[in-house]
Amino acid sequence: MATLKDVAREAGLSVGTVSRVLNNRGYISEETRTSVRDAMARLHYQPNAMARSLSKRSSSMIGVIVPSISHPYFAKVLSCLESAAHEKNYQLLLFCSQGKVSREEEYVSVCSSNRVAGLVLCSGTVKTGELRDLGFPVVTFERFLNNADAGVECDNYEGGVIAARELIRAGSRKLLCISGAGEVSMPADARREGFLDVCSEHPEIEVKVCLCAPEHLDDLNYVQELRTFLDEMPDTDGIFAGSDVIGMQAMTELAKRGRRVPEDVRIVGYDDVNLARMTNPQLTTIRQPVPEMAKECIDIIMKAARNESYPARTMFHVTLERRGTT
Amino acid sequence: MATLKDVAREAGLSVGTVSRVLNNRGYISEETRTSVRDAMARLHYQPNAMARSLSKRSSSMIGVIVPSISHPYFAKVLSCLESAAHEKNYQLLLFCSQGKVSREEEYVSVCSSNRVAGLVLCSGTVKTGELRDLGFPVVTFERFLNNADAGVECDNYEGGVIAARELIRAGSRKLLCISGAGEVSMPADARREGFLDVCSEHPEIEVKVCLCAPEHLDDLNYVQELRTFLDEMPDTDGIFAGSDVIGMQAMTELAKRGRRVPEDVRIVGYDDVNLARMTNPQLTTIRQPVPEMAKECIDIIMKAARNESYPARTMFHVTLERRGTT
DNA sequence: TTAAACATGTCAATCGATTGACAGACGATC
DNA sequence: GATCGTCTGTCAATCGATTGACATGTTTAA
Repeated sequence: MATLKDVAREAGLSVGTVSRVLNNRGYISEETRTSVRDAMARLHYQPNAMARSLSKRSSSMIGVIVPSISHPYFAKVLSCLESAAHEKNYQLLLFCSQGKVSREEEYVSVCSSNRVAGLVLCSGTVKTGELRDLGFPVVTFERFLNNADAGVECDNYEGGVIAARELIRAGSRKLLCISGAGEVSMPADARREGFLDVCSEHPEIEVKVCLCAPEHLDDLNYVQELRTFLDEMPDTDGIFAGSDVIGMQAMTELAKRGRRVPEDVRIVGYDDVNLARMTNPQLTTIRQPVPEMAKECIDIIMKAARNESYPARTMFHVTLERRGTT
Repeated sequence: MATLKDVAREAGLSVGTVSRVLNNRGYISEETRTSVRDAMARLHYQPNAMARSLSKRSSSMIGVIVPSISHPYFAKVLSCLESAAHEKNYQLLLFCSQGKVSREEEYVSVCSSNRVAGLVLCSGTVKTGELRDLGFPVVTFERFLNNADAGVECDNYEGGVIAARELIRAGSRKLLCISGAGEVSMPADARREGFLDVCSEHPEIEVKVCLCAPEHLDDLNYVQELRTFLDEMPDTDGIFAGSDVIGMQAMTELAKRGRRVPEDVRIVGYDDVNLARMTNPQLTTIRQPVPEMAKECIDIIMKAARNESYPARTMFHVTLERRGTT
């Protein structure tokens, strides 16, 4: 592999000058600029990112920890983060915690070792040890932790409120509120709260809260639990699903029971993943502005890198995507 | 951030000794070993991976280029790769090419800059320039390129054969063979070939080949095209879908047309992603041993790192997952 | 004419860890 | 008493790029 020195020799210039071209510092004539570029091309020169990071004391990598990659919501988040990072010439270092705290801690260490520019944490309960003073900012995605540097969230309470209103508007009276796994703890809590608050304003509404065990991160199979829930309230006519994946499986299970959607039962999902448009009828769902959220995460990390101040907590609105199930 | 020097000072030892502990070289007494560990713990020492990579001339990162992250098949691949890499203490550097050759080339450069230990290429047509002599092995996933160092594949021809036999076994006579996007070019070609070869052995079988445009990588919406295909052969009674995503949308579209699955139409998907179990009925599909394939990729990269020889081409069998649609 | 802006070179330190050469010290063994 | 094997230390080079200080030119512009 060619080094800076080789390029300098090839171009008949000094390392200093070549470095100036590479980093756009000081005075450089257009002429030498091109001759440096030519030399780099001839030698297939690729600057050694390790050496650069070492001397700059920070890399162009951003760590991302998700609980699961196969879950369409996190796949979507990853996709948006990659796209936002790429625009700023940053790369993603990907980690999958499978919801295990020990893994999260390990991955935080690895990020620290690699001197990432920042860490986006899509996983993790409040437990994860001390997240400050790591030398890089930790931004939580869709959750807020006191021990992190910043949080980018959606108004989950609002999401619950919108979902409840939509189901009631569509004529549902016996509601099932199903909280999923994967979006463990806090986000789901706020959604449920918003949902229940609206319900309590309507005395005629009956609600039942169902919690899924957090073990479905990879196989995403909620069928067993959904059966139990539906058995417990067989005449439900409105379901608020914690994710589109759950919503979709609820549709399948309802079809098996001969209950029609949306005539007999209305459903509101969450996340608006691709999946939600593939069902028949298409799933009504609550959408988060994931691309904007991802961009915000990257922005925060870049601001921190430039030593600028950044918001400690950013909250986005969610919107209702009304489709065929309500 | 504490450095090796700091640890040495804290432990009252020399850098040489501390480095010996870290890298398990030479003679070290159990006593100093623990005192070094203690010192590291006290200082929250995290070895600088950049410095290490620089002097070792190789990092513990593995580049991965996929065309899309939201596509459940690639999400699954990523998930398995992450898991296999983690076992060996390697990290993934994630790139999403969106099927664009220019992006692929750019990403290969970035990997080269970062002196990755290897690159797993899940994306890319044969076009991608020269992939050898980059200083690290390039392993293609589910495709074979002459200009890469190794390929880990599935027997796609076999997949096509199995799918055809299954549809015929289930009583289908007018077949639709739909090749998807995302799994562009070669993999899909071989599948189709196997499928058609079996069909040509049965003179009573009618087949129609349909190609989807490769623009659905992110939204995964094949509905428009599926409608066209189904209009062209409205009485089809057997569909071989290029992916479960397509298979699932075909089910939805068939339901709208009042055609029952599997009574009127049989469907065989491909990939066996989580999705395939969420439909009603569950989708019969061709499964690839993705976890094993991912492990093999990582193995190859590790062998290359140790300068051992590795297989240039590894082929796995696919298996039929017979479920409700056949 | 003279001071500035422009353009490049030299040199050396630095980032943090790795590695090898070499030198002592201690204890055990023959 | 000589010879190993074990344990640690010192020292310096190296990986490849960055950066700053400083010198030396050449153009421009006032």
